[in-house]
Amino acid sequence: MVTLAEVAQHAGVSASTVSYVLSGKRSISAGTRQRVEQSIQELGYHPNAGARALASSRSNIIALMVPLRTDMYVPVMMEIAIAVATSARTHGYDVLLLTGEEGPDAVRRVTGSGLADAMILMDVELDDERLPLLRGTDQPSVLIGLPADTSGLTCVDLDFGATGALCAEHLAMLGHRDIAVIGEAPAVYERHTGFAERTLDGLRSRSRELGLRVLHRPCEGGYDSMSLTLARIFDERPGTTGFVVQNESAVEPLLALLRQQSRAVPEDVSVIAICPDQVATQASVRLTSVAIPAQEMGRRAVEQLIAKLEGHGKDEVVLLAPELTVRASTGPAPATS
Amino acid sequence: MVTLAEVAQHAGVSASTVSYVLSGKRSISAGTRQRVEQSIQELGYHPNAGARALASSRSNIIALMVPLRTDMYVPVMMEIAIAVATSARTHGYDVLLLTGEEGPDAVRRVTGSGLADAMILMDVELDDERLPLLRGTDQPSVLIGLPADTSGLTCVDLDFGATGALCAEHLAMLGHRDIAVIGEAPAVYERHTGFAERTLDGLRSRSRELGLRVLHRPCEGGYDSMSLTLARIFDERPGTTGFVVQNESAVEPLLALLRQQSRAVPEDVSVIAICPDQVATQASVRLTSVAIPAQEMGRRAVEQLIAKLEGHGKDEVVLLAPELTVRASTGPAPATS
DNA sequence: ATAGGTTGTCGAAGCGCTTCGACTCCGTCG
DNA sequence: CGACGGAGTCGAAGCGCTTCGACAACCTAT
Repeated sequence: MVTLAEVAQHAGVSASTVSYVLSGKRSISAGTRQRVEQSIQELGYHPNAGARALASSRSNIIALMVPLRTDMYVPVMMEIAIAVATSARTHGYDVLLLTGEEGPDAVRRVTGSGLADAMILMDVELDDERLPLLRGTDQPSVLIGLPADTSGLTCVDLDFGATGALCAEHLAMLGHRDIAVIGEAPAVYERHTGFAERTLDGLRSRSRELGLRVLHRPCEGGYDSMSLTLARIFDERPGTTGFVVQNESAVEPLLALLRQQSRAVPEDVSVIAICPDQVATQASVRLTSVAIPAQEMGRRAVEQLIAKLEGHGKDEVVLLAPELTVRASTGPAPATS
Repeated sequence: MVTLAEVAQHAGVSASTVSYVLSGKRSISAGTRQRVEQSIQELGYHPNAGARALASSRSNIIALMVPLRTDMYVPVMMEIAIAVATSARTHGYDVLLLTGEEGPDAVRRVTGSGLADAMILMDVELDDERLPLLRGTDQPSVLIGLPADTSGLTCVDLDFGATGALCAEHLAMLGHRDIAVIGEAPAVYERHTGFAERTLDGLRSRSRELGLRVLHRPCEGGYDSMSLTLARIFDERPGTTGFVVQNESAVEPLLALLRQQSRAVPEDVSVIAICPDQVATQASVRLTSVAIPAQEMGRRAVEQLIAKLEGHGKDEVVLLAPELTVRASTGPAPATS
């Protein structure tokens, strides 16, 4: 293993000079810089991470806490994780992957040991038990998701309230009067992850303004569950012509069941999905959808974090504006019989 | 920040004693140990990761390199990643998330800087450019996936050859004669990730023995692509009654198209999927499938790695035996007309 | 010409931990 | 009863890096 000292010797300068060449924290003459860089190349020098962390008390590592559950939004999580890792690298940081399993202890461990300089938390619950810890430490952190009380925290998330409203507007504009929301699994609501409720709230209040009637039904996803849910919806509101689906694993079942019941999409019923674009475009009907901008969320979270690490960067809530893309699954409401 | 020295002072012992209590590398009297542990508790001490890494030249971090592509097998990747993180923790290691983006440079960076003690690579190509580097370093590594030349490497993977054979056997046993393989996207074959070829080889050679006729068609996934592929298959081999699908995003389209063409599953055609159990059980027909044991793969990879880090642990290829679960999508071949 | 700045470089002091050798204290064995 | 060895503890020497103050050399302004 090549050390700083060896590079220094090889270049005929002192160790501190090499360090300053690397960090750029003091001015170095062009000649010296070149000689040092040459030596670094020739010797294949890589600074030792541990030593660096010890001396500078900065690890250049960001911790990312992902939920342990692999039952929900998996592609979205993955995409966020990868976006986080990728953009962290462009800022010179590496990413440490923590699973939710350890819970608050992980936060303690990481902040206490200086393993990471900052952290990003995903899958935040409305009243997350990790929040007090975050507030109590001076280690910067960013949440992806929105807890009930955001004071003193920085959060990045899709504006799910606006998303719900957007769906309502689109369906209202097309003349639909009775719409149904196929929600996430009941467990998601019980866990109070928030985003599902926020979507619903936004959708409901905009619907009220627009005169839409809304029926909300959580749904586990999968065919059997969807079948049951759909039956109950048409039972209660036979005139339902618009669907908003916020559960990836219910999308395809819904389309199949509608087909089976000879309800044409979009002639008889319209469907809007809240899902990643990839899902919307790969479905059996190209779906009108509000995209979940996973990449952007990851990137923004990192940017916020870096800003905090660099000193400028305030606690703020960044809500990404939803965008509705019209594809082939929504159309004018059928003429009322 | 609490340091070792402060703990030592608080407990009335020397710093080295505290260190030995923590590491257990020398015997400590019960009384002293207790006093030290008490002090650690009271002061809320967490050893500094950087200092520890510097002094011991071990970071207790495992690097995990995931592919950058988010287009394929995402849930599987995620599940593996989480399994890796979780089991690494049980062995006292944390996981550093690297994306494939940096390529071989990431390997150099990590091994050179001592950021991680070992690494796990996913999505290994047959002739991966990172392999020479791995062979040339003494840092332990494990691959998830199988390159062409495994000499000097440790690999963990599902035995895709046996998987293919298993599919052939099951369909042959049910009396099918003409089967089609819906493969991964052409890009996967071009990239030579290997697993797709291995499946096909295993399936073909067993089919030869059993007298099955096999037609293989890569498929992008999605409805349009699947529709085209299916049409061509029935065109060329109208008597096809068995399908083996190795492309998650082709499963649902295939089922929908078969339904649309009034070919009943499993009465007219049988379908076997090679996919995670979750996909198999959530599909519109409960699918007979060979599971991709993501969790197990992650766990085994970590175990191999830990073994190497602890000194015992040889280069070996661990192939997990495939298991076929019969569900509702396969049945006896229809009587020949 | 002299005081005052710049600019570029160096030496040395740590950062918090691990680990090696040394030392003390006892119990044990010949 | 003295030599011996194990158990338990300590001191000190680093691990490889950053960073601070010092200093020489040079360049302006007065």
